[in-house]
Amino acid sequence: MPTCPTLRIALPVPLPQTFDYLPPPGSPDPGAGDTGRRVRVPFGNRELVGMVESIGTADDPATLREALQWLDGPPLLGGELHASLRWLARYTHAPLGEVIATALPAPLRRGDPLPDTHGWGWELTVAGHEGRSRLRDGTRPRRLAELLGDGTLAEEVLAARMDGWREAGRALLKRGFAQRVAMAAAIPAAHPLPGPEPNPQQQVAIEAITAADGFQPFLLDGVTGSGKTEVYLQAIAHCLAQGRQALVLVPEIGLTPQMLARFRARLGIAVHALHSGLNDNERARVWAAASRGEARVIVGTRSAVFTPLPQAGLLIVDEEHDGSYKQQDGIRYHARDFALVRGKALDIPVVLGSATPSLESLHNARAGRYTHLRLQQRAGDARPPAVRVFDVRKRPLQDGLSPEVLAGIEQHLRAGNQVLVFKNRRGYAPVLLCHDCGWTAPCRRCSTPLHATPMTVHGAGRRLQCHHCGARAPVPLACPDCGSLALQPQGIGTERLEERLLQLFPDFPVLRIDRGTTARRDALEQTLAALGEQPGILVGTQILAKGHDLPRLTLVVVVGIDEGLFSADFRASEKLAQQLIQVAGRAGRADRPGEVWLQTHHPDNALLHTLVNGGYHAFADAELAQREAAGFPPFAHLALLRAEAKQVEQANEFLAAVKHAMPADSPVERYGPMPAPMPRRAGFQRTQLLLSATQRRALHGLLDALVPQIYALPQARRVRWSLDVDPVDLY
DNA sequence: AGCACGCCGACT
DNA sequence: GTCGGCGTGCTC
Repeated sequence: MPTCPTLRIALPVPLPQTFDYLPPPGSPDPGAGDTGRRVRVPFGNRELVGMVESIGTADDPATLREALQWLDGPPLLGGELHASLRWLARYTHAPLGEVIATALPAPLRRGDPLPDTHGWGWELTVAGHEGRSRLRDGTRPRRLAELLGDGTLAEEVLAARMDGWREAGRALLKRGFAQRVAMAAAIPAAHPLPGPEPNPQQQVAIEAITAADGFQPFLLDGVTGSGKTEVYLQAIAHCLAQGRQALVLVPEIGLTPQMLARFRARLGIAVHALHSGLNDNERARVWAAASRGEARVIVGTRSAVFTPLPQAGLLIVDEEHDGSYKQQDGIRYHARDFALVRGKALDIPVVLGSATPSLESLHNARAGRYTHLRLQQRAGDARPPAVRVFDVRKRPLQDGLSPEVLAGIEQHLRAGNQVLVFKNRRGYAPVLLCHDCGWTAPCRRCSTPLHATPMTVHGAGRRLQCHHCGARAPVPLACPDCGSLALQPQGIGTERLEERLLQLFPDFPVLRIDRGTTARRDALEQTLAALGEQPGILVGTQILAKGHDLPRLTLVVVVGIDEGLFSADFRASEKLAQQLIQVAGRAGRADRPGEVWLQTHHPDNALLHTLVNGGYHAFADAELAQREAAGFPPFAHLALLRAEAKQVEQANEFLAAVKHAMPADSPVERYGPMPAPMPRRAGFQRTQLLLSATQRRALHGLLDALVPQIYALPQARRVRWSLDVDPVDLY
């Protein structure tokens, strides 16, 4: 029986399999060395770029099509990254071809060659060597020609040695005296600046990280201002001294020009940035430079976790608790978690840093899976701000602000200081709240004595629904606890905050800073610079939590914390606590103590009390206990199957069919189908099915069997569906 | 996802 | 008589 070798290829299509092709005509028989090479292949009646996964054999080659052409010489995806991406596809239960497509910069995805990363230099031509003495003395072309007399110089070097070299170069080029030539990228001589002397806790952390031999996860848990960045810098410097590459992940708002400048100055070498401001070609160049080992330090946001690191030495995830590390569409990966997987595969240390670590990471640290490093000393003399809790039950609120708080704002403004009104934006699924006593409707099925699962308002305000189990109930006419009629859905109308503050304080500037205005980073810088040190009000979200120095800020007012305490999203209180700690870190200085005021209908709430009096770690202990009691992550493992269709029935039928396909005796719990917290979007009806298991293996075992069946379901073609393993939001 | 094929409404 | 609606099926 004749067999012939085939290419097993992952293609960027939403199908859960690889595709077999015959090698391109005229190419030698494929071998194991061809995995990771891109090929162009015919697919249906179009052409796609695919990635060779392995070499197979076919008994009946006549049924296969031929690949069109090889796109790479040596494999584009080498060992570790390729293997880690296969792991990611298995873990997210997403098609490998789509995972690879999201990992590659767009030009490489399209089939472009790996871009050149060489630098450019200038040298004299033969005519130039002969003719340079004839150039007029003292002119720039003459000076440039003299500089080049000894040999080729990189453009970076020229820029450092001579003003106006580019114009002079153009003049020499015109006369045929000089030419521009490709040369190895100039690696500027390392002149690292010495850093400040680390304090004892920083020293312990630095020593622990630099002593790591192979894979070791660290949780660098340091209060605001404790100098985590200094620890990163010293660890990176050590990594560079070993001749290895370092990758640093930061949240989008953390990647500021100032931060890059600090890294460059301290490390004394090029620091390659990967962020949303780069175009596709720039991204591809950084990717290529990293894959050739030329880029030694790469700092980037979420997708930078896919950077190839042939000489990896260190991975750092700054602000590891930040929600922006989880991709919320397409391939729903978590960059922090994937960084750990890569660190393990690369056998290098991984540092997760935060002032407010995620409960997952704290849990792992406490279980001994991560080495827990604590930094508790603040730089200088900065004192933590004083925190006050304001009971706003039955108080007349003006767009959410109580008279006492408004008076406080005025007082701080008149004293010449700045005030930040912090609006927690989470939780748009409104929870019903009694303004007189603070009651919220709990789900009878899901609530435990320790943990109340709130129901959310649906059906144009007439119905309540639980987003954990799907239970429904009518909206009560009056509060069951106090009989009041002041029942209102929360979290609505806060948009008018800015308007109201402008009205109430016409003599002071009111600046609103949110996602829209921060998309352009310089706009934020300019806004803050324009305000300067004059008294005024900033209205904003967590954007202001980090990086910006606001010396005149003495009061932070937090509105809407009840949305965090009683949200249908089980992570809301964790996020709230993190935001409060981060934003509180903004208020006050050594010479000008800050205050943080919290408005709430629940002044006696246990979590709030714990956070205010015991700090973040006490809060985390209490919240972890509640998560354990309620069966939520990190004590349970979740997967959320979402569906959307023009008609709800179609989405529900699909999810019901999926549910039906699950074995009845599975230890995995299922909840739903139920409407998503935001049930309608752009004319589509959205519903979801939640899966939960105490053992990760059980969940993944179920998904391994279930996902292929989902693809085969006829109902699946009538809806848009997606699977989110480890969802951060249950919507 | 794309893209073709295929069978039913308002238009040059 | 056609252009075009999106349901269904397939992609090595």
